[in-house]
Amino acid sequence: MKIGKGVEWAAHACVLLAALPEGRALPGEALAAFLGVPQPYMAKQLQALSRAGVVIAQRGAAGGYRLARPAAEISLWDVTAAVEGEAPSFRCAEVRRNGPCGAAPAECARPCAIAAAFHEAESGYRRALAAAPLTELVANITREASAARKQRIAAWIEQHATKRA
Amino acid sequence: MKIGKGVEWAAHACVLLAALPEGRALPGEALAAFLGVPQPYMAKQLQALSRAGVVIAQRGAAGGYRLARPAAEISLWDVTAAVEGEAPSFRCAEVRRNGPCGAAPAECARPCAIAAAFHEAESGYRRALAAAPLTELVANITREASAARKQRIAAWIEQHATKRA
DNA sequence: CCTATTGCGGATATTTTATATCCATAATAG
DNA sequence: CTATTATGGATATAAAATATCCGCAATAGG
Repeated sequence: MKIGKGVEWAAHACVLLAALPEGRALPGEALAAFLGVPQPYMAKQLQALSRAGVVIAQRGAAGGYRLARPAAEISLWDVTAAVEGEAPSFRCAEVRRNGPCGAAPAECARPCAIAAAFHEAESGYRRALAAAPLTELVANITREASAARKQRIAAWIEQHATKRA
Repeated sequence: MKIGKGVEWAAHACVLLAALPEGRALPGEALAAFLGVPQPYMAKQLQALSRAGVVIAQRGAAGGYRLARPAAEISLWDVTAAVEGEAPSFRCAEVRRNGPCGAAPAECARPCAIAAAFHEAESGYRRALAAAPLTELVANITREASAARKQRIAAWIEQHATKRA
């Protein structure tokens, strides 16, 4: 069971966007440069976030990305679902129907007990991620950062964030 | 985030082994035939279960696989860990150190807040799987099965299970 | 001891998914 | 009108999952 890098990047991108002052946006290129990740691939993740309604993309000069709603209302699950999709990680192949003693369709009305156990575990996983809003991440990250770094970040944002009309 | 088929197969295999009478074992070939899955690949999963100490493999004539301990003491997490390994699904690439505003090593003493949130969610996922013993799965599956199917399975086991010395 | 059976480990092939890039197009500010 | 910026599709490359094969080791039973 693996989670793609895109999720990590998207999460860091959203944390950065959460630190943007009101009325500003960040172009994808600047965002990728800030995180030190490949720009074209990062762009794909940003598109996914945009399609899922997590961020708002503004085209054209002085465009860029900003959060679609307050950071308190965006969770790690929102970001994960946007990038990786909402399909369950356990895909039941209905093994119980196979082989010489396979179950008849009538015996398969309910989901397979094995699949049910995995799905229940996963729904807990999702609830845990849904309970982690961007604000909490920002707070934790801010607490660890040195004053010097916070100042550098603020300066970088001031320099790269666009002002929208 | 995806879980391989091997986990599903291994889980079904363990449920079947849990139904074996005392002192009997099932050859890998029979097991794969029962589940209707490719034998050589199933063999790999059984090897993984064996190495992890979930099942005991007996070589040679009249050999085969049996559970290494009572079904009540084997959980879905044991099976999953055996097949997929115990590595966390979220692999932190330490993105926070990248780019023009990257964090200094001193600021990275604690794990990144994003990675921490994923790891916490995953540990809940594991606890949920660890709370699902084979006995529970067997009970749920038995409840759904028709009397006819249960009888066919018992007959099949009687015919294919080896008796060890 | 001999033979048939059965699991083990390594090597390898095949398919699918993740990762990464590029380009033509559309939208927008100034 | 021009420079900028996101979008969607197509495509290339790398990595992982899926699947198979084979020679070896272990074991039961004759």
